[in-house]
Amino acid sequence: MNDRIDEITNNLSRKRISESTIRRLSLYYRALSLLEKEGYETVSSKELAKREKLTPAQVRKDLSFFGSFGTRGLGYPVAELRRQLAAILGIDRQWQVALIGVGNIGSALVGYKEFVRQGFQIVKLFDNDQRKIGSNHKGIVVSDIADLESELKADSIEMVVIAVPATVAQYIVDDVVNAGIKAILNFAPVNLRVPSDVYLRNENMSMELEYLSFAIVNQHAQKRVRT
Amino acid sequence: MNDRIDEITNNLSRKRISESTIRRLSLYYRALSLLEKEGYETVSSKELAKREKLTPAQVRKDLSFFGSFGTRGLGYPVAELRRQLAAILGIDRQWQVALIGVGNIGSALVGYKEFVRQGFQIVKLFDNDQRKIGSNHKGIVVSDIADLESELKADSIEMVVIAVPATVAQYIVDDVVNAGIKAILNFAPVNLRVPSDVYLRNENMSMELEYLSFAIVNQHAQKRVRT
DNA sequence: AATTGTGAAATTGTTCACAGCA
DNA sequence: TGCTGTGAACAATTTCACAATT
Repeated sequence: MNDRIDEITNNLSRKRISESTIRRLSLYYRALSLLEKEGYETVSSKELAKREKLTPAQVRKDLSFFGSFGTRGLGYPVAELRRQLAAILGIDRQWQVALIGVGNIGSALVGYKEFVRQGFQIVKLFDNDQRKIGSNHKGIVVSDIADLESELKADSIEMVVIAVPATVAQYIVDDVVNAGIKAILNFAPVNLRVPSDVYLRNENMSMELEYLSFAIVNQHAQKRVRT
Repeated sequence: MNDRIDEITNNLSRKRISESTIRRLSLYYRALSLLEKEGYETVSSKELAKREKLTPAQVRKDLSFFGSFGTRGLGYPVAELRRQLAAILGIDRQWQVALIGVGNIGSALVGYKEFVRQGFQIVKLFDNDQRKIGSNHKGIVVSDIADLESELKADSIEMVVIAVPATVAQYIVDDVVNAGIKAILNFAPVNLRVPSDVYLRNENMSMELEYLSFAIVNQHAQKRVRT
């Protein structure tokens, strides 16, 4: 068992895993969860590829960065590979997440089941609106954003989701960084500055609509699915 | 003026524009909107790059696929380039969008100002829940999903956002396709099948959290911002 | 002097094709 | 026989570097 972990660690340090590979890992994980529910014991790279509109070679190459999970002639063991991918992605555990900005998008995310299913638990809410502070959203009392630093430190929060207006997002993210948070998911449509040891991802929902709009207007064969 | 359009059309048909280029176009557009508000008349590829964490060469190369918008020695005219990009992205007009699934995520999107700002107007809502049908969300009455086909055709809807549970998303998308819709943004965490003449984009919010989780667990220098 | 526009070079990512194994 | 794992070939994307232009 430890050999497997060592092997993965070795592969990771030797090779540079691309962003696209990691994103596809999420897709494999999703497909495997479904396959497991459907009762499959093994799955071939071909079938896995078909399920997420990728190529078999791509699937095998991606997985090979992390180890040899399959059996030649047979395919990959569904349940086992799902577990391995969960470990690689770090979702074989619970993550305590704080959400800042209980507006339109923010409130939707509080009740988002998919987050919970993947181990991301929103356990803390912040807002600067006096009418919202103290109110209860799905069992969580909204805290004052003024107490951000102390409260983030008190509960051992490791990830923060930012859902505040673009105009104030940079101030918020500065505070979040000062509180020692190293992983941030930003929904504000603005490019945020963070120190290089902080992981920042952006979720830009209008971007996808703009892509569709471009595709229609230019009648371009830009039909590749980005998930 | 028509020369410019012809030039763009020519470039588009000659060269294959990559998905990443189109996504960056959205970023340039965003940065230019801000620059315009800040009162800048011109901007260099260097400054534009800095604002979206890209390289100057990347900016120039991307823009060059669509035409020569800049002046050597001077840079790009902010307002003019913003307008050009809007035209290229197809957001120099209003898009009538229908949203299916008025749940958690769905309701949040109805009031999402950023969509409106980019010209995407949600004008129709659908749900299958009898308690929701007929109710009013931000001025829009929720229609019965059973009437999807006829209602989508009646109002000239061109884009559809799907925010229904993963388990039913494929049935919904089949109906949407039957109604003649060619552009779909899907929030359900499932890979949907659509005919090859339909543009489908997926918004997968847990994927970004999984990426953060991977980054933390593997202490990988995967800090590149994806917006 | 500054900055674009763009071929060419470098790098990164994907697919091929086949040896190796159950 | 069927299917993985992977180096090598290929393709796409990014960066370089410099001539052209204001």
